[in-house]
Amino acid sequence: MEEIPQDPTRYDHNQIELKWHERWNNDPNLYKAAADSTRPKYYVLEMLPYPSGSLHIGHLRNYAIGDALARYMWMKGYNVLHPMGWDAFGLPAENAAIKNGRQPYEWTKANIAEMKRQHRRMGFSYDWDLEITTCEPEYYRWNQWFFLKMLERGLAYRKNALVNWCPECGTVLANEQVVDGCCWRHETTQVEQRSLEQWFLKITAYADELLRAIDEKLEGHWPDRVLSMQRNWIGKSVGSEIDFKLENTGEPIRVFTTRVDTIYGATCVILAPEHPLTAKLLDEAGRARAKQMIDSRASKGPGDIDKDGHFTGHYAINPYSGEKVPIWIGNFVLMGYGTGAIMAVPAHDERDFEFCTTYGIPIRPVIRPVNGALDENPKAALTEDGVVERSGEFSGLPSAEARARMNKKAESESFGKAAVTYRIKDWGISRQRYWGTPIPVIHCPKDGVVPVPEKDLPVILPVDVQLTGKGRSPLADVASFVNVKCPKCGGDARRESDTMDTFVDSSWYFYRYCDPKNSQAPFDSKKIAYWFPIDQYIGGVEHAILHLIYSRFFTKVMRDIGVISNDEPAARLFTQGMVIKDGAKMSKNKGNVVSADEMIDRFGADTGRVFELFAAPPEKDMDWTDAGAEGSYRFLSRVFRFVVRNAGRRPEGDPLADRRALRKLHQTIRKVTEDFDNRWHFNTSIAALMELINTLYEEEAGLSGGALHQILPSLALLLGPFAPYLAEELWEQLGHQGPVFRQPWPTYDETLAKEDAADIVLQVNGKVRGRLSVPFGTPEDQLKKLALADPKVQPSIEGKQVVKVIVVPDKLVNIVVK
RNA sequence: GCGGAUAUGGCGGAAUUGGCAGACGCGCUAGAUUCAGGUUCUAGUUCUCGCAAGGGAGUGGAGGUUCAAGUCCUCUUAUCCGCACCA
Repeated sequence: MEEIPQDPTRYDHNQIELKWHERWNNDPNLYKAAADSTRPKYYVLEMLPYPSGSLHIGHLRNYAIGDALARYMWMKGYNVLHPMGWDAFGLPAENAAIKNGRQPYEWTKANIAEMKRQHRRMGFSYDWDLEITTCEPEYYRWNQWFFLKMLERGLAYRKNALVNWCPECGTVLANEQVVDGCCWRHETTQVEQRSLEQWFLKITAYADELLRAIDEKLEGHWPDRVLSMQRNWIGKSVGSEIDFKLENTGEPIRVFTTRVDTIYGATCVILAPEHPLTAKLLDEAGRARAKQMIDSRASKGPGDIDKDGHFTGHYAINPYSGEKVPIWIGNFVLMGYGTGAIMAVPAHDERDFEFCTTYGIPIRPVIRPVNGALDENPKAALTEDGVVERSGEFSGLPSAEARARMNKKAESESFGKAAVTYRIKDWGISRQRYWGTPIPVIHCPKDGVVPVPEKDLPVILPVDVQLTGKGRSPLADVASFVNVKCPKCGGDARRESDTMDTFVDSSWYFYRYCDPKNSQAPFDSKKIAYWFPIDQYIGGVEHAILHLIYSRFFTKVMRDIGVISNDEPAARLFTQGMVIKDGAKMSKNKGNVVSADEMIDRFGADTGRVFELFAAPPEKDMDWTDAGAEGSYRFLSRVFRFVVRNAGRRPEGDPLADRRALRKLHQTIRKVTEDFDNRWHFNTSIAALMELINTLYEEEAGLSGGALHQILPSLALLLGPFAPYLAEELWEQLGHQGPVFRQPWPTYDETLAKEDAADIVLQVNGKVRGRLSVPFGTPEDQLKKLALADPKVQPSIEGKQVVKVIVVPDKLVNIVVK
């Protein structure tokens, strides 16, 4: 197509952006952090993407926020580290491979190339020399290395366990990947429970520290909702474990309770249907009932299960009272929490109350309110602490005191102890799939599980593998991979064919950015000591419990291994809101995706960035609308035209117009600076820039060359973090050299930013009746006099008694009348 | 049920410290520019009574504190998110 000559004052985003894109691309050192710098460091990081194929505008928000911050911090004089990489292992590659007959490696690399092109086209300020790709052996060998270190320390272990199985994925899922009983990737596919030999990482060993550090290190620096989700997920409860004894054999049945003070009110013991003891206690009919409970629980979503119970015909002895109570099984008792067995105290627990009422089990109150009597016939459970009654030697004690003494007794008589239970469970990392990090162990018939020696790392994932998507790892059928010699005895052995959960890859990737090409170690610890913790981590809230808890765990393990010295990966976390289009989150399924390319062609990268930052504060969801994006385009056009047509203006002008324009400029610098430093409300920063340009349009005719000489370069610099292409173009057109983001951030002058006169609001009984323009610092009694005499105020106070006059200097006078 | 958040014009949002509610943008209305459409520029745009000047109401709802409340307190409703029979 013939090139149409453009009006030189038209903002041609394509021409400007392609010109600078070209220049920036040819400068590989543009965004490089200084190796050893005297300047303070700043590590800004956006969560690394999964290379799904191509970027859409929903992805861009995360990067636009991080990029604005990185550029601002550069301008503020920091040594900035701003890297990007690819979370490249995972199921979609494998599924795409099966569907299209392409190898996952090839598919993934092609996607990365495409998305990287889009990233560069957006002009994000990454140092691509630090790029990491988790599916490359140079990266995943260190996954394997960390795994071996954990194995040495007993933090990685293998056990046969009931695990979550997604029939659609054909693999095991971590607890964190099960959402409402369904697979996180297949929202309508019920997760099944299967019993398999699996590798686990012992995150529970760090449960307490993970929880404590939330209060001690993260509170106030990470979003509340993320911390609250993590607290919930770790789910600490402090209580007691107590053995009831089976009536005939004396075999202990251990229960967990947070309310041992109510134990004299226990009227039965209830086992989870999966509890190992049920096989022994139940007859055939009972076992069928247990199985039925398990199955019906699996087929229903959470929360809507009716309580179901079955008497085993057996009894247990309460170790405190010596009382004999029936043993039931109940569908609401969870095998995975506590000990899988509870004592039911219907008088003081709502669930037990419901269960025992249904099955006619006695209800025995043993707690009275501190200032009340024991309710003999409770209509509902009294769940608050109170005073313990009818409890032998403990009667009359407050609940807390009773718990302490009861624990002591249990311990001294060896039938129980104080205990803490966590909801979080160890992290199951085995996946029966191909496209992931091979787990570096060998199964030897003689020596059992033998770790691959460190010198043999990496265990390379073979390419060109026949993929089936069936329920076992395709690697199991690759003879050259699985058939190995045992490192210990040299005999024939079999390599582990499961691969690691991809969340292992992303649990420590941000460390690797600091030293991505190191072939001797995961990284040089000295470099980590300089850069860590991450000063600002930015990503979606959907990672609140998966990635963000795993990576905290990894950091603590790495610290204990001795390779790093920080306790937490990120000093500050920011979770941006989603991009909404037509009322829904942008996704391929909904068909409301706007591709980054399409957006750039139409509006330009700068407009896209500005609009995503302007439409809502960054932590809130934002609506993408084309009309809104056009508004941002208009704003950038106005800036462009103003700068271009005023760049070479005459010296003379109207001093008053200059004064007004310069005042607005300094107010704008102050506003934008404060937004960056305090609260990141870039929507108001951009609104301030729009106000500035509106003022400049109003004053344009009167502005002197001298004033413009100050205003125009500042305007280009202020625009730098939000619209880097346009800023760079204007900077050059104004005759300046060097990248905008390497220039010092403009400073503001409070005197210049100050208004000429104070605008005093005059109120009568809190209602605005007039206003007054007076010099700043006008004394209170003067203001009072002026206000009372004001012609706008007069009618409202005439004939009334002035009770009081409130004066807020330089701001307001409120006259109270009767 | 527990935990976290949110509620302001036709729409997205602003009001950072209790002090002029509605900045900025979208949309809309009018006018100018343009052959026309688009673009651009100018003016207007919370609701309501009024020709106007001007008045009244107004930040999910109900109370309260205060000279003054979107902002603080109590209660309440709705929506969103997370967890959910966690003993």
